[in-house]
Amino acid sequence: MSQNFDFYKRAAIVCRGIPYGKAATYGQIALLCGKPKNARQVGYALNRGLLGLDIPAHRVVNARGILSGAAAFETEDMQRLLLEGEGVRAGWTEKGWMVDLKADGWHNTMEEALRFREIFEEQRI
DNA sequence: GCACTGACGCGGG
DNA sequence: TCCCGCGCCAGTG
Repeated sequence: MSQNFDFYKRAAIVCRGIPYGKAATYGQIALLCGKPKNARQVGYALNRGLLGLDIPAHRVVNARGILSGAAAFETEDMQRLLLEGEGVRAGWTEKGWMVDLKADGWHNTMEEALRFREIFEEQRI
């Protein structure tokens, strides 16, 4: 628990860095945190609200762009409505609501990744 | 310590 | 391209 505490602090910082109108994936966030295999922990953290309430959790989807659904949102389509409110187009599929990561995904630059590394270093987390 | 769980991801078919 | 199976790992009981 105490060992991954830094991971969650990092995840909170990364999530707050997701640009308005863009969607990020769990794996992408885990990668930026320095633990590429911890995608599930990102989902766990968001589900339990461990990253704080000022986190744009609606901007986080899975690797295929599928929205997580109900889980931690008031209503089923809350996540979709929030995304559409930011201009992110979502379409219905058999698996659920999906966004086009090619068009609205958060495509990290190397500079962004390094910037997060610096922040973690500065804050010793 | 053991078994099971889950807002997940990837590689093979 | 779509599915399915397997791997992953912190939490939980």
